Amino acid sequence: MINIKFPDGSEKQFEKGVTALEIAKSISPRLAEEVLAAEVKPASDHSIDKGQVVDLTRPIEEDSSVRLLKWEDDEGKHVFWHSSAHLMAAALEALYPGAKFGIGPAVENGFYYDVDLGDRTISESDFPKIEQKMLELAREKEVFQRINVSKAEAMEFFKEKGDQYKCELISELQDGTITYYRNGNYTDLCRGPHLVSTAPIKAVKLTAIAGAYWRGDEKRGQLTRIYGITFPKKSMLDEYLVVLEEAKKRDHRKLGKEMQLFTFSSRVGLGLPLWLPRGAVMRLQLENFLRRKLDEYGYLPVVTPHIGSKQLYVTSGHWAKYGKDSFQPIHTPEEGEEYMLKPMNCPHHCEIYASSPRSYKDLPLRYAEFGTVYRYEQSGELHGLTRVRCFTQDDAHMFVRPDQLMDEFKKVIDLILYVFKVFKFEDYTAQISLRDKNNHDKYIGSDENWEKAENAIIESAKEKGLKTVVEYGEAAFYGPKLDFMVKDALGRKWQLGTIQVDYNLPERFQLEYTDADGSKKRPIMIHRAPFGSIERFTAVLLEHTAGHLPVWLSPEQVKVLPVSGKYVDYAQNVVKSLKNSEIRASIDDRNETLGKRIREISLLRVPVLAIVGEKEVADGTVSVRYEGADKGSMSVEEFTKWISDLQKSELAV
RNA sequence: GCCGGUGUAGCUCAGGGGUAGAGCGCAUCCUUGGUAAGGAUGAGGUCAUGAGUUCAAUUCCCAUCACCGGCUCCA
Repeated sequence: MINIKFPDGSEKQFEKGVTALEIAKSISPRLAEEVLAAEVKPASDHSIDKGQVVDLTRPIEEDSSVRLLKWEDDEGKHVFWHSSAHLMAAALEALYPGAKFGIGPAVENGFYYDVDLGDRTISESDFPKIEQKMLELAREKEVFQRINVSKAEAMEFFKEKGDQYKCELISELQDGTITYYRNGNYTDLCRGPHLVSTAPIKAVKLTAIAGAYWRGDEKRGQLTRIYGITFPKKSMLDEYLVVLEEAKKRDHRKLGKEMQLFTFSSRVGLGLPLWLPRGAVMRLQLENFLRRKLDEYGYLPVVTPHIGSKQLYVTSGHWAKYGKDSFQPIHTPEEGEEYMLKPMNCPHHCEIYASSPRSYKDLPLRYAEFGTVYRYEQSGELHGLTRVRCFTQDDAHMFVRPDQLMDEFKKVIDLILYVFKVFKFEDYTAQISLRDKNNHDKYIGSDENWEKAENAIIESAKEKGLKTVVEYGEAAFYGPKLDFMVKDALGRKWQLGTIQVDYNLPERFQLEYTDADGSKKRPIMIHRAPFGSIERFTAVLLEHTAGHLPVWLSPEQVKVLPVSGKYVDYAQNVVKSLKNSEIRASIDDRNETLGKRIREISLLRVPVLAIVGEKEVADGTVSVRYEGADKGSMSVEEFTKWISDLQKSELAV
């Protein structure tokens, strides 16, 4: 007998070799129907790691903790979708004999499989028949069989099938650890785990088709990646599709158009946003919001040119790293000078530091600039305001002594967390981006300095109690980063705030300060941007709020609506009075019905409406509408105060 | 840059080998209105661009460009 411990702390005895499915059955038949996989952690394993997710039919041989995973558990969904990927592969193999398969994992929302169909092509119009085939195979309730094979055997099998992708994967595996999973006629190299059978897969939707490089390497061939999602109930698929539709309505590109914030023109150029008046007003509010904070945190404003000599970037190392992939240097008509569009502000700020001798007493020095930069992003990578070729960073660089580094870094974390709090970005990921130690060529600087920089970040994040994830290979070429990632409406992650520790640029620019003992020392540089860029921040903010910006940030805060032409004069006086109190207000006296004007103004997301008619003129009041609800009437003075209180409460954290 | 898709009025979209439609918007007029669409009339299109097939192309084929979804990239 073995002892099985459950998440609620209870324990139960079972025969050695019992399966998780049998355990579930012993608890309740309903549970046995719903359970998808199990997380098993042997009692002998004292590590803090989670248990291993295994097939429900895998025998459990020793005392263990067992967590039964259902659809509601992320791991349960994961297994469900991974099995669905195999189901799709089975359908593809049936429909397109000879298809070769790359990899087919579960992802955040569903799964994909990379497939090589040879000369055949596939398009969205083929989806229905593949979905049909998948459902047909699912109804066969084919069991997922786990089969241990030797490396030679596996190699032989896939060689015969002509599947060079699987062969490549097998060649990298260790003999004795290789397993197949087989559902129906389809056999796949796979570690598992999987569902017991295809039976629970009741609803299938293929969602997208895309090209994907084999193993993510652009020098190797491209496979066709087919994305799909499946559910244990048809109604769940319908709900999911509704959620997707809703998410599309929050797309910042659509909102930007509706709210008249920004536009693009192919005549101006790809990825070059044009900020419309309303967008520009909003943007200024964002900048002012940060400026107030910068003063509080002791930053000094600087302004630098949009171009810089090529030599500047040779010095910084950016030319060697990105030169050939960036906007190419501008040549002057005579004198053979070469200038680059500024792709980042740091070198300019380094030169400001270098402009005068520095004492240890001067540090930390914090230079801040809303710096507009230009980067040549690949055309296929441009995306609304989230990925553009011209954007403005809310940039700053701190030059600090080694003993100030940690403290300064933590202050920046505070600032970023403050910003996120004001904008209610609660669901963010703090990502520690470190270098990939196996790829030395990607980075500049000594190992010693990298160590120091990486440790500073890890330590500060820990002290601040941030929940972090570590990603190797995501560092900038000159130093490690702490990146704050926030999701857009469709769940795509975007890096917003970023803090970077840099020992390299101070060295390249030979920056110095004179220490207390008279010796020359090298400062450490911190790069930071709480928004990341105003463009990307705006995009993500729009998607989070569905365009319902806080009043303090709205391009237009109040629209005054005279009920009819008779009250226009009064309405104009109201506008004048609001403007005197620095409230962004205007009148809508168009010859349209009140209902229609309210509708259109609401679609523009103007947050506050002040309606004036006979009654208001008589009483000297306005009738206030906010967030679609009637707030009653107030005197103009009360209204002004009401708005300023509202803004204060929005900015309070 | 690569794979797939899309491109018709200012916007959202329907249509289809015989040179084009709706709703919204816009203009003019009527209506002077009380919390998310009042009514009438009218203007507006080289059907993305360029080549090709055809008696005839906006429609079919090809290329280019832009946009959309991914991939690679992201200082």
